[in-house]
Amino acid sequence: MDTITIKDIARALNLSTSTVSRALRDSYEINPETKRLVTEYAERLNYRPNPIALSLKENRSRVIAVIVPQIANNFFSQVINGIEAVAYNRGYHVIIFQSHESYEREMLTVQQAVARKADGLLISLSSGTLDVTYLRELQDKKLPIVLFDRISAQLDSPSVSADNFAGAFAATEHLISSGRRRIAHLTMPSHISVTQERLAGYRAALEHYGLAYDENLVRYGWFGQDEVEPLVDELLTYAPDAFFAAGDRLTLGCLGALKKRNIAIPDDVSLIGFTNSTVADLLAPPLTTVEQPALDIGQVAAEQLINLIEGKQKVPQPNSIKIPTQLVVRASSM
Amino acid sequence: MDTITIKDIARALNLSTSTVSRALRDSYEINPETKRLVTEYAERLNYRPNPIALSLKENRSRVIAVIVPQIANNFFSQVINGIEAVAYNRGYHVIIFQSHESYEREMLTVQQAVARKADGLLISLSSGTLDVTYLRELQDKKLPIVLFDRISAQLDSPSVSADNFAGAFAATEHLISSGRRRIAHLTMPSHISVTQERLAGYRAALEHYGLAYDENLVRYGWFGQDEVEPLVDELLTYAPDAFFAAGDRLTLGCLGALKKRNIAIPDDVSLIGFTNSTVADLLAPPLTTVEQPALDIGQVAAEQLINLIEGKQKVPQPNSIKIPTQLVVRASSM
DNA sequence: TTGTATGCGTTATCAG
DNA sequence: CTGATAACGCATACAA
Repeated sequence: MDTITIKDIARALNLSTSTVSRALRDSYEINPETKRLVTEYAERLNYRPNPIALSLKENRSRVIAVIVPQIANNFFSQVINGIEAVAYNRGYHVIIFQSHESYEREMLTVQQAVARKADGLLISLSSGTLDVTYLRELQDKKLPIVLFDRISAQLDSPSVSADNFAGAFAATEHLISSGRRRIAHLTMPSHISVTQERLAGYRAALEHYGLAYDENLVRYGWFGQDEVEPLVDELLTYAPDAFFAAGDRLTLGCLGALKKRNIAIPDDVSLIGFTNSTVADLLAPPLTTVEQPALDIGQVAAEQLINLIEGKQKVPQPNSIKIPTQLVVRASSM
Repeated sequence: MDTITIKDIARALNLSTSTVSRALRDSYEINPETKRLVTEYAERLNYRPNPIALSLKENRSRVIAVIVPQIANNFFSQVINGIEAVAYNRGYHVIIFQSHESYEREMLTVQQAVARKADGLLISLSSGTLDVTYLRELQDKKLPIVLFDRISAQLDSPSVSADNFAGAFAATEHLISSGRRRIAHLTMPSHISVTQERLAGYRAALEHYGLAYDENLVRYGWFGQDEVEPLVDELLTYAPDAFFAAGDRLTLGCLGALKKRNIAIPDDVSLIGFTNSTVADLLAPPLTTVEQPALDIGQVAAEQLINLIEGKQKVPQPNSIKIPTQLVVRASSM
């Protein structure tokens, strides 16, 4: 892997490396003729500056690191697409890492990103992350960080997420207005921001319509594979007339569990889920869903981060941005 | 972003940078006491060698670049998980890029990866890539490259993919043995290796069972969103009694189109699909699928690449590795 | 307008 | 056993 360097060009053209550098860099005082010579030669040899050397010198890389709990997930992969779209045409490269829902791997990964001089971090916290002091420390060292989706109040950084409260409120309201009274809530680990916001929306809707909040109707799942079925069974003992699942996998898992038990939807119970699954239309029965604005979240988060990096945060920015969700009611699903 | 360097340690301990480097590097002649001093201090300050500087010096990075057409895809995201698992415990970091099915972006991305001194490339070709000479050139410069899934005979490199021929043969055979005779084949762009292999398996099965191959029953889709429905309509004019969809999105798209048209499965037509969707069990009607061994493909590909990188290819390796697929027949789907 | 020298963080080589 | 120096590729302050 021999690469052509500025030095090769200098030698070939009987110039100094600095002159070549200047010619390429379009720097101020340079003989137009020399410049032409150099650029042409560089072009011909397909010269590319070595980003590693540049990073070492300038202590930056024009790279944004994205850390997500997992890639094999409709929501996160769409967020990444949003991030890439923005980063790409603002001149940044995006490097993607997975934390695999582990605090340790998240930290290691972030360290890697920092060591490789990523200009900024875009993070959705792993479910194993209870403590973000390691991020705060990086922040104190002036590393730009923007949280998205799974955010944390412990960290004073810009954050971008769906309006989970409103989405959950709307979903719950929709169930109530179709006559449901005992609405089970199947959600994620309780310490995750998303969980709390959706639970709050659920509770607010219940309260608003004068329904009692019943702890027995709430279950917290993890991110394991077959975690959902037992939870559904537990919930069923409390005779719910509806399920509200606060996550993509939970929604599909719940649907599967109900099917397996021959519980008819929507005749026996209603089901509504937070999801980003493009297959919702193909499911049977059709599911009413709260669609997460994945692409927007990615785009907005990337913009926030790049503004931070480029020091454009003089225009005061809202610290916490909520992107609206959308309730999609599919025929005969209620 | 001030990072602690070897120089800082040297200064604090009144040593030279070389001594510190040796102490940390566990290099040969070094006073045990000095070494202890240095390592302890380094530990305390949480010193991390700067990988950028190392890359510049050593002209390598312990980084593997993975280029996939898209991340938002069950198959590819699972492959990535397989790659990560192997790379991780062989001491490599994985950086993920998307080509977005574009030849230009694929080239740019590869250039980036090379410029950043990735030690090797793991590529699944974009659908826009008809010409791989740019990869061959890199290969000639001794850059280790392994292709996976979407491979190319134009490139003499190790490749890892599913046994698409066998999988397609089995699927077709299964349809035939359940009495189907007019099997439509919905597949991907014709120049993609996967397409050709699956088509060959389909044809071989037809031939083996004495059925004629009918061009009218074959349609090539692209990767656009709503490309499938018109193709299904075209196929329907030829009165097929079964559909064999050679891809994840095609399978779901085909299912959706048939549902929309109130064509009953399996009463009117059978449907069988190549897919990696974990939702297949939730679909209605249940789908028979050819499951792609995504995780295995990733693991094997990563192993191949790392062996190449580390020069262990002295043990002659099979140049083209095929991982078996699995036909999963779900109840009442045929 | 161009060339020389220096430094980014690290390690290898050579000298002490 | 340890220190000084050079080199990786590039940009820039300074000298010419």
